[in-house]
Amino acid sequence: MPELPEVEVARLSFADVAAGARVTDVVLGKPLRWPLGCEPARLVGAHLGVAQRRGKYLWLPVGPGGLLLHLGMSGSLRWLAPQAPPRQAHDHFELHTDRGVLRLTDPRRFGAVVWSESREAGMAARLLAGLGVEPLEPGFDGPYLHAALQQRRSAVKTVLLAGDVVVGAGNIYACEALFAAGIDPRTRSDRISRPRAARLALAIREVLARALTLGGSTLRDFRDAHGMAGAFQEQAKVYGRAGQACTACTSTVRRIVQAQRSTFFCPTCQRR
DNA sequence: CGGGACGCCTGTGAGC
DNA sequence: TGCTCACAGGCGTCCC
Repeated sequence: MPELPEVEVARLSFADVAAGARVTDVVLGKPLRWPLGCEPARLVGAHLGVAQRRGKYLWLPVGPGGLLLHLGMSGSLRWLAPQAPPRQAHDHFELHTDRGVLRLTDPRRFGAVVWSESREAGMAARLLAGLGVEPLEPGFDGPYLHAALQQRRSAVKTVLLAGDVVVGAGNIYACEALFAAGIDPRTRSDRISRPRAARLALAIREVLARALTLGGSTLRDFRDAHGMAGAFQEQAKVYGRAGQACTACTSTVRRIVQAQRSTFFCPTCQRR
């Protein structure tokens, strides 16, 4: 589910209230993608820092180390009052504090919560290594994207999804950004010209930024930490619209499969 | 080494 | 109504 906007929306909705809180208990449900990596009791008594985001990961400082969180395909985070409603079937991680409860709900359990000594060491460092640049930060621009795309030969959509050039754009926003830039998702990465790369970089930034202001996309179950749904999905131009009319021309939006993932695009508005 | 397929797990909606 | 199948917002790992 969650791509960069959803993860950032989640972060913003609990980071301030959680910072400084003292951990009183840790409650685990079914196993997530990886084991926690430490005794839950080790976290009790530690104070939380300000949650940070890197790509689709969140780093939550806890005492001397921290937790690296990922929402996978179906995860969502809620910040609940100290007297939280009882844990339900899909609630697999809870950090109880003196100020409230951070709860991860994740039906598919592709998500993760992993203890690490620091962001720069252990499991966190391993998982964060190799991530591409942050699309909403200054280092991401046309020249950077063009140079990076020149190094790759697979389809541009696949390169965007891989996350080692630029992080944060998952299936929805990769499709939407390519539509906004007028680029056929099957175009070989190294055949994207300089101006088109510049347009694509801008499109990625704009699509992600707009999704952020709309609170992300809620396709099925995404909610922010206060339980609010996002609204971006109502603005999607191609994602999930196969067989429907393009919003910009008379063509029909197509669905194809690239690297085991659905790709949606307009065969007229998007060119190789 | 780049690139693609696999598998992790559960839920939902479509079609029969 | 109930079953089966396709598909779902991600990504580390394995194999070619």
